[in-house]
Amino acid sequence: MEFNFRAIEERAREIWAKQRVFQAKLDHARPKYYVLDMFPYPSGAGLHVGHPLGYIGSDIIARYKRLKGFNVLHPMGYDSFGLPAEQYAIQTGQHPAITTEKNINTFRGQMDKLGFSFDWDREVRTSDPKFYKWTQWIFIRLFHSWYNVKADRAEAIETLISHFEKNGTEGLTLEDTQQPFSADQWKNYTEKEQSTILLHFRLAYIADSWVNWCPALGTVLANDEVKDGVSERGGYPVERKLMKQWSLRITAYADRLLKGLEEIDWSESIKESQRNWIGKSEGCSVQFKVVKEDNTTHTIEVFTTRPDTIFGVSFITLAPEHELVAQITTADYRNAVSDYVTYATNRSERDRMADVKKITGQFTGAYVIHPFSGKKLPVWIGDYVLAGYGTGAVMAVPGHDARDYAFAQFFEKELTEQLGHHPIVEVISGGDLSKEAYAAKDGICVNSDFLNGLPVKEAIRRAIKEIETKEIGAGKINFRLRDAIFGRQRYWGEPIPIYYDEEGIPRTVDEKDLPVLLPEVDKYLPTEDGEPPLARASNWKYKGKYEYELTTMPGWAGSCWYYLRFEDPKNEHAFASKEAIDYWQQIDFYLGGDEHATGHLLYFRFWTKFLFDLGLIPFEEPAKKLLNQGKIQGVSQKLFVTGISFDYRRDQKKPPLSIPSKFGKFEIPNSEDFLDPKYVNLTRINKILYTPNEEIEQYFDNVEESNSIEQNVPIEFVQDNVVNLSAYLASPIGSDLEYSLFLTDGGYWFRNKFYRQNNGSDQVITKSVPEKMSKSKYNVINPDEVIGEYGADAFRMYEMFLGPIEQHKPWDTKGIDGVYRFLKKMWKLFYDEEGQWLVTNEAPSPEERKVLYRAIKKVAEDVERLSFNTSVSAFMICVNELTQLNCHKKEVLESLLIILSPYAPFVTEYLWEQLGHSSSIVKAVYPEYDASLLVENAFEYPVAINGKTRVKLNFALDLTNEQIEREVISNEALQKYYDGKTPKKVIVVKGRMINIVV
RNA sequence: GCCCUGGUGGUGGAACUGGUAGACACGCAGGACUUAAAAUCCUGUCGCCCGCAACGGCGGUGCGGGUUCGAUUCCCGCCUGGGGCACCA
Repeated sequence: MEFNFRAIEERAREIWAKQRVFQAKLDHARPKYYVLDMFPYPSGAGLHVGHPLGYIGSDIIARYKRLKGFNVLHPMGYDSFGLPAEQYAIQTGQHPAITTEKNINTFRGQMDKLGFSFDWDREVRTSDPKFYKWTQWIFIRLFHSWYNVKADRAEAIETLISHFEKNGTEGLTLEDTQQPFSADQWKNYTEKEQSTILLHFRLAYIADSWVNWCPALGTVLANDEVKDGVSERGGYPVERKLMKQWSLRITAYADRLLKGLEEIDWSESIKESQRNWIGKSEGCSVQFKVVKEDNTTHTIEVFTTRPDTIFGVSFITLAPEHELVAQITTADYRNAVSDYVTYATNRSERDRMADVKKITGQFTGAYVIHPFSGKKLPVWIGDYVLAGYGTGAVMAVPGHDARDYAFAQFFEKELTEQLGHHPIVEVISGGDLSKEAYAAKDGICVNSDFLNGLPVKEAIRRAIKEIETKEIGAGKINFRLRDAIFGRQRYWGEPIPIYYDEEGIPRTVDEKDLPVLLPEVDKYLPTEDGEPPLARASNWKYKGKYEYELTTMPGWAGSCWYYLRFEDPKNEHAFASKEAIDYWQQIDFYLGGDEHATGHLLYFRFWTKFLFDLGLIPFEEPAKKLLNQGKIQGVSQKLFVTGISFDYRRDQKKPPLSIPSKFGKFEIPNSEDFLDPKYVNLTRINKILYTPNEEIEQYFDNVEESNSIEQNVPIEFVQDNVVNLSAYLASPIGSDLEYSLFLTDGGYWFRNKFYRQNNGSDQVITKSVPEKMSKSKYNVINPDEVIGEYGADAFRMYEMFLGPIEQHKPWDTKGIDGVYRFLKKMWKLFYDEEGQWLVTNEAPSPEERKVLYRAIKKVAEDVERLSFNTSVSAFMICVNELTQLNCHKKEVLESLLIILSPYAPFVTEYLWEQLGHSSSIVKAVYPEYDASLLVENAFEYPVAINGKTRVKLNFALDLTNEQIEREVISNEALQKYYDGKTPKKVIVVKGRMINIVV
């Protein structure tokens, strides 16, 4: 038979289905191994070639571990709640559940083609009520829990209530915003008051949070949906607004999330990102008293990591949202301050951040007293200070903090006037303050009273001590991690299992009433008065009378715990049985993209720790080992577009555009004589697109008001960077460009006709740019086509062969022929050209064994260190050598099939059956090898003189270094390199190389 | 601005702990087979120089230094591509 991958794949699939080889069952006799991929969001575009990269990697691991005797759990599911389905529903009115179902079917079909060894009996979908029942159940547990700081774990809220009843807040760690009370006070509070207090402790709670509110869309927007203060879609104004939002108290776990990183085998870069995100900083709080003419007293509390620079403080900056702003602003500044606050609060955080160079601020008219020097310091507001971090106030030390430095320089004049001296003061020696702030934590204190002469570290300790003695602050640890907002004004998500009683107290739905099903609505939009879509549900009341919470959970809710559900996916009495959890435990190997570094990967660690605290699972970290696979990028084909023609239509007085180029002068049409009026009506030109040509580009960049942007041409209309213009213009996407000009070196195209200008080319050339593969960039490559042409085995091997799995790389099919040829070559070890079976039962020669053993060893080592690309090379070398040796021996080929089967499961399964096995190759055992056969007894040493390799000499490996040294020194061939001198030293590294120093 | 990554032939990449730089492929060139094409097989392929040839010389892993008998690998300082971000006091 000839190599026919279609028939092969079909047969292999039959075997797998019949023998149910991928089904995972509890088996205490075998060690377990849990391999998991981050499950996909089933988008409408289907799988592209970038998706499978990680899935192939995890599949190789799963199949390899099975061969090594592990009981492997390798499930797959869908993160099926999410925004795109909802957007689509809003546009078309179709229920998101329907589109989601459709998309899942597409995904499933594509994944099956690739031969993944998933146990599909365990599939989960986060949008399935049977699944989200338990997401809601865990939410309820979060609501009924608080974080006991002393015990350093979450506990049932009842333990807190009984503490309140006995001791009030005595002995508890309170946040700044919480007022202490006694046991008696607690007992006298109304139920409503008690419930409000408890919300300050619950791990799921409702509180005011700053959000980007878009009144026109009636919804809250994410940072990246806001551009320049308006919504990205529609361009409606967006304002910062305090809104009641459900949140999760992840900050309670900040320290444990940080410490837990030490015990997990994740890449350093991911751990580093999480550390930065959690952002533990040690410092202290300091209070500054506000001076005011009237008798009001206000204190501004700041948090600083650099109390050693306290004598360098020259002003205080408050966040625009800071609650004291209104109270301390003096009459003279009231208008200016309120204008500034309006301006600043309406910029999104993303805008504030993107725009670091733009310095803005406003003086409040108020002053504070420096607690040590007694000097008056002005109080400013500035949007470089964020309300949500620390206390929302900074003691500005321009000499030793870069942002304060920039601010002080910008407002130098006013600050100098207010202070009576220049705002930049040196208090740590070591830098040059005329150029930049000296922010290093290194140096000696100067101009600092009692800190003078102390090095930074000691000064920090001393300053905190003094601050505590004066009772104006205390040493404090701060985290930048913020609580996670958990409510969304959306439809397509898990309903939050909360209702409000007659008094408006939030209560959890009884567990027996779970799941709270997502109700039907007439439209998926917010209501006219800005309520979330769930408000549209008619007669949707708990127990027929109570109002439900109307927001839904965010897209990432289900992913916080889904890995546990895979262990026991059909359980109706618990999220998973104790037996299943005790056996499968946490994930041994987790694969996914590094874009989840600080979102999903942090939240799912948080939920795991919480479930551990409740005693529901016996481990604290969800995934022992993590691999971030890189993304396969698409290659976009870009033309540049300028809107200049629009200016021309409005302003005919501009001079003709002409670009000097190496092809002569290049004229851009703006007059009737350039454009043949018979064909071209100037006012109909809608776009000018041009080839990436430095001269043209530069020209447009220099033209005022012109904006040069990139336009992606769908890859199917481009070959070797040349656009097939007529096909492009005839397509639906290109039809918009009918009245566009396409500039080339030699002239321009208009309505598919070329008008020559110069001697250059008439080809429209694109620039190839690798970027994210996405439907909207017209650069998507669907795996189906590639699989259709080369088969799934070749596809799998090629994706692995492309390079290290964790690296990002552009997709390019150029090399796929290599692995395809390899598969055919391997096939030829089994069948000759005429399709005759070649395999014999002869015993292999030592040489043939050696070739095989080398491959067995190399491939196993490579899988263990996740170097899949190099094991593909090892297979190629092995097959090349066996071909050379003309080896068709069953013993060798059988082992070869086993080690190759994780990579190319179809063809190996097929040939395995042909070898006479009735049980699937998946059930085979990874072959052993005889290490003694691989031991060489001699080695050809490269001999270097002064580090430069000159000759190669063969020595037995059992010679001592001294023996080799003697041989080398007396060697004739080397004499000419000594240049008359005698060798000083000979370095012999056994089995590696020899170096002679002359 | 900050954080994380990467930079090796025409291309993807290899070199795992400081020890022969360029494995394995793609592409290209030449050849064999064929009426021809496809497929397959063989040879060559980092650059420059000398030469009949060499198992000859020189240079070479983004750039400049350093450590070392020896550096793609370690250290310092730059340049540059990609990705991310919540200006984190």
